[in-house]
Amino acid sequence: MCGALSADELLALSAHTRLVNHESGDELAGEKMPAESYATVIRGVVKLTKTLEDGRQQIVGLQFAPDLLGRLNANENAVSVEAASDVNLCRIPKAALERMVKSNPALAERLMSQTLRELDEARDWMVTLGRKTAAEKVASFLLLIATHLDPEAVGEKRKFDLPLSRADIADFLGLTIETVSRQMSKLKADGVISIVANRHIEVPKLSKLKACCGS
Amino acid sequence: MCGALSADELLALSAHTRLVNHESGDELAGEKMPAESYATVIRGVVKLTKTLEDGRQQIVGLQFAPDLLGRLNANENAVSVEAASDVNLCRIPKAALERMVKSNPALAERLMSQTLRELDEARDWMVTLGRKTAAEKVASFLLLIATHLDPEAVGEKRKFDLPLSRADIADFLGLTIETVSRQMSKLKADGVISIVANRHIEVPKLSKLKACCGS
DNA sequence: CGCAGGCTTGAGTCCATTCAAGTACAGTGG
DNA sequence: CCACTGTACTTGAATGGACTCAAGCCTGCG
Repeated sequence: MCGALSADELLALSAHTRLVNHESGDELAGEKMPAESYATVIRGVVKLTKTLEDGRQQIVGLQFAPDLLGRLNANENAVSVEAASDVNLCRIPKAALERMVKSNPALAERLMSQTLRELDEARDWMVTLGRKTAAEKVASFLLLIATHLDPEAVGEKRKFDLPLSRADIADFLGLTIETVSRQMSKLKADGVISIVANRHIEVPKLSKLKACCGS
Repeated sequence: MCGALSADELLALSAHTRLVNHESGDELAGEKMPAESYATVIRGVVKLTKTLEDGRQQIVGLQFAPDLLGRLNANENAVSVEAASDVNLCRIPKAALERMVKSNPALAERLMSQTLRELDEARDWMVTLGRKTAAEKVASFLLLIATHLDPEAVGEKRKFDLPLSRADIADFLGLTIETVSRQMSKLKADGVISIVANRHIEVPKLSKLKACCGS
């Protein structure tokens, strides 16, 4: 985001911001709670969730660095915001950011394009939630993480640590934790991935994983 | 959208726009096709769909009047756009709208808030797709239509015509057409709705329908 | 060592799907 | 007016994939 600011603006902004750390599981903002400030993700993964009355939960978005957290001009959160891993955030007071957006069209445009990207991701995910099988869902999730955590990687091989627990993956995919576990085991048995440790995954051939995604 | 424009701007705009009609089923723009123009919905319902290689389809958005169709500054459609009912559109050339957005911050802000609303709707729908039962999905869909088609209605009673076929409803909910039909029959048997004609639905008590939505 | 939390595996159940008829209705042509 | 046709929708029976419930397995930690 800061790429859209001049040196002067960056200086002015830095007077208001504050670096904060949170550990995995910390609730950063609650559903239907007042929105007090914005924040950019510096390191780690933040999950956006929605919960039904009876406790069923769905992750509706994941935010990686350098995404901005917080909905522009809203007074209330539509989602609950929670640290999925240990995270570093850079908090920005609500008024300060909104003032800057008003006076800086380039910044406004940058936020618009982040919002459009989030909308695209949400719609891609709707296809996964509505129309894919459990096996395809899990493969799609692994592919998403593989491409997000190391977008620059070349070749067919990938190694990464999952930033989410099995329970979070299940909430993301609209599955149960048991089904996620079974499908991971099946991908391993089929030679598509190796599970080095619970969280550490290796993908020998990315195209093979892609072939399991159904699209 | 036009509410953000001055009289002069409206006049300048009207030189470029063209009213067009399409009937139900017409494809307005294809997935991965170049985006040539924007359009606002004047009447009717437009569906945004995504399709997997093997033909499985998911509706990822519905647009009612007065939504703007077309993604700002994109050269390619991420979704396929199709008339779900007979529709009237007001087409605006790509360059003309983009020029106006640049020079009119109020218009840019209006588009930003439509995009944020679409994002909210997409996220609400992800919960429905991922975590609700078939019965809750169908009830949620009926509630969505009831509130969208007549947002001003007061009291507990609602009557409306479904703008979507059973097949479209199934694609929207991530279900099969048979399951949609069965759940509609069940809602009817439970006295939550009456099916006056295939498409014409009456809801005697909106709160009773809400209670079937799971949230 | 014992314990707790996260994860995996197994067995049985249930809900949505698949496959297959059957119904309702609008449009068409005799 | 009535048969004929096609489309949209409904209903039934059987199947299967994901869920539920229940154990069991690792691994880190006190």
